[in-house]
Amino acid sequence: MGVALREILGEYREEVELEELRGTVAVDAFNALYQFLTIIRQPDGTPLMDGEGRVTSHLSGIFFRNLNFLEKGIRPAYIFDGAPPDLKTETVARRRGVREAAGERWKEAVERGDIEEAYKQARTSARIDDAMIASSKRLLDLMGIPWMVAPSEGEAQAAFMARQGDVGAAASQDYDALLFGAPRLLRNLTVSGKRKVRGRSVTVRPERIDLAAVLAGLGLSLEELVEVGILIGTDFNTGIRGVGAKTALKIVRGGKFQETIRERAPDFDPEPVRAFFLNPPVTGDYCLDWREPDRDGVVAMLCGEYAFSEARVDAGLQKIGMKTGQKTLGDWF
DNA sequence: CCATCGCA
DNA sequence: TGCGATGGG
Repeated sequence: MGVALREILGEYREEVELEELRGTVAVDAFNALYQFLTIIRQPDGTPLMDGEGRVTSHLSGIFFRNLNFLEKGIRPAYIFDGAPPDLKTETVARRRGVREAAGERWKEAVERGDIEEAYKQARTSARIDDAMIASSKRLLDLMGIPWMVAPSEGEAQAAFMARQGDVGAAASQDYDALLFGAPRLLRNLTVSGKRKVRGRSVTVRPERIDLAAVLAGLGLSLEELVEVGILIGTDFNTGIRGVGAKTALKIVRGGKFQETIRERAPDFDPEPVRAFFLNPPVTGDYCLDWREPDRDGVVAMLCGEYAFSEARVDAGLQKIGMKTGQKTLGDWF
């Protein structure tokens, strides 16, 4: 779940309206799909499925959320993960274990009729499979939205594209993109509105974090912020037991990063992790090209293959001007 | 997640 | 007119 920097980044989170975000954004595709998949569910945790039992929650999320983006002048590009780095092997295995255990508990909860527990476990058990990734890419193509596969981590590639100035920001729920050097990070872009958190209803709004403001405010260089992350723990290392964001900040500010690692995790070599954040595998070989949606193609896919209602899909497409004589997508670009 | 509907 | 509940696939 990324790096736990929330504690020290709280004051740098600036709430923004979707309407202010006009422009381009590189979206961490895996992160977005995961959010759609965990959120778009029935009360007992069952995701949306077509008649053949294929999960369609992610398609619903991609379709409706992107229509809203386009309507508001936000041009998203989706960045999929490539092969995970070796450093992530442990994290990947641990997550799989957590998912599988939750899948069992989901079944059990449904059997006892414990709806609330079922929902919770269902969300934890959510897994993005190859079919979901393939159908997502196909829908993005039909919607005229560019996507690419990163050499390694999608967040690293998104951060690179933002650094290059090819997109205005990186979008992800995780703070890692900041450690990868994204000058601007947008959170809560693919989750919004009212959500239930532990029984309480909270309103989730998009927020923006400016890397320069973070570094200036904390008095750190990017390299030092990465050290803070390493001490807390990232997807690529376990972190020092008992060290949270605030302690890590103190350690790094005091120039005691190396010393702390030596004393408290003598067997851990932080250098590969540091190098991965500061110089991750990325590519400049991409072309961001937003096109008109292929209306018939979208309808054929969603309604023809996945049993979406044509009335709803049509209504959605008309919102972004797919009716003849109305303003078209091109008018925004 | 989103759109839609019923109700105050 | 705006909010909560509901169904979507």
